[in-house]
Amino acid sequence: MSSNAAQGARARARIEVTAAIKEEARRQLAAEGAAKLSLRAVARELGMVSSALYRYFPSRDDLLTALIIDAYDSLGERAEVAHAAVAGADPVRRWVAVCEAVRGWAQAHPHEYALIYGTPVPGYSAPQTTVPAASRVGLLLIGIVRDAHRLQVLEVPLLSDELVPEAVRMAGDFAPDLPPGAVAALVAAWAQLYGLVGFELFGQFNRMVEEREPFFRHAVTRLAYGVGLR
Amino acid sequence: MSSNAAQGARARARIEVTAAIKEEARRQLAAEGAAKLSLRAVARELGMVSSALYRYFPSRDDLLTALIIDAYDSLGERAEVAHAAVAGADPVRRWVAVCEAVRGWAQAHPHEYALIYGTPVPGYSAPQTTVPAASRVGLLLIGIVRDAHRLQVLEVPLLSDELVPEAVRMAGDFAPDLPPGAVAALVAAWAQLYGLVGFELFGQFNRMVEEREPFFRHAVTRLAYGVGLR
DNA sequence: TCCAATGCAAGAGCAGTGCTCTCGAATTTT
DNA sequence: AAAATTCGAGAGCACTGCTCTTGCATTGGA
Repeated sequence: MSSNAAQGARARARIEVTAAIKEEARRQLAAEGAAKLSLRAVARELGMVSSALYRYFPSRDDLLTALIIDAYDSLGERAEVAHAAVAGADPVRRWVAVCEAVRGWAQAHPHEYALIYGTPVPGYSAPQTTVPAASRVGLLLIGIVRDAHRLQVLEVPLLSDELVPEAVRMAGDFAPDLPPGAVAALVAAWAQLYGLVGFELFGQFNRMVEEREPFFRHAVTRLAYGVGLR
Repeated sequence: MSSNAAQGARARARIEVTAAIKEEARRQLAAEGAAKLSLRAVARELGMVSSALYRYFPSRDDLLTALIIDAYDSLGERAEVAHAAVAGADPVRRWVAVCEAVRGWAQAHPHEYALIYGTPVPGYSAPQTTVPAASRVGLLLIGIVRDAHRLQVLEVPLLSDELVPEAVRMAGDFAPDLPPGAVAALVAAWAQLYGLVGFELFGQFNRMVEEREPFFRHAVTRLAYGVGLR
């Protein structure tokens, strides 16, 4: 208990080692993908023995969980920064900016994107811990629609009869101030955005779409129209 | 070269063993997912030694490729059947039927769906062999739009200026008889459909969307409107 | 200040993986 | 009938995640 934060050198060492493990793991993840992320290889690269690593992460899945949360945060932050940069613009422009940020991040971190929006790790279900980080992009999109609604420039999408009760429930759950039609459209658009990003990233657009940026911009602009933004 | 098909008992045996391997592999795939599909476990279950399996599939990835093609075909056939069942209906109804078939198949075969539309196997790029099987659903959707266009009931979607050249190119590539705006919208809708299906399947809709069928039907109906169907 | 409790790295070991190679035996082909 | 091929079996290599034990270093309390 000499001077500053965190009791002792041991605690500090633990934090540093934990960070170093995540860093090296992220490097391997970016290089080879989640499937080939090996605890032993991480340990080897760090000059420690594999069993020592289990003092920091009780299993491979726990390491992955840590990386997943970091990935969500990294994506969320990038989207927030991009959104802030066009804060004054009209809703459609802001919507497109957020979507392009998501796509840009995915292109820059394909394996991390695959980790959070690709096939879930088998037998692994994301712990509740990931929820806040995972929600950041969604909250951004909700905010854009909310602003448009407040400014009375939202063209509330129509709702089919059979969906009314569910849309009302969804709106009540996480955006009580928005019209149910807009909330339902928003959730659908949210999923569709990741369909566009994922298809491009996973090669489904190969030999099909050449000019990716204009295509993506066009598609997400129409997505914005679909939720009632103008 | 005695009487019937396939020269000799050896060739016949090869076909049967190959089929048995795929069958058992598909069982394990359905039970545990692609990541846990083990050649040794397949061989063990079949009462053969693991090295023998390499006479039939030179690597694990080759086995996966075979399963991928089968999965595409299984999905494509289900979509085609569903489409044929509503052949006389209006374009939107036919579109929705195909989309619901895709979703239904995905629900019934989650791991196979993940195999073809989830994270690609690292270091693995789908061989050209998979293309025909993979195109079946897409061809179905193109056909619906084409019929609407022939009947003059297609409301051709608008195209942003910057996308015109690319849309023209895409149309020229695989649907020269359709207006570029419709083709661009179609490709986007195609990706968005899989975004909806994937999000539900991979748990992204958990604690968010409860009434999945109406929600999905509503979303894909709006997708149909988006490509100009009425 | 000394001492017991705890944290942690190292090593051996287990059960599993994909894949390769060699060796006989069975089956085709010549 | 002889030669060529196909194939199953077994051993083995290099790797994986994970567990358990051992001994040393740090820590916090008496």
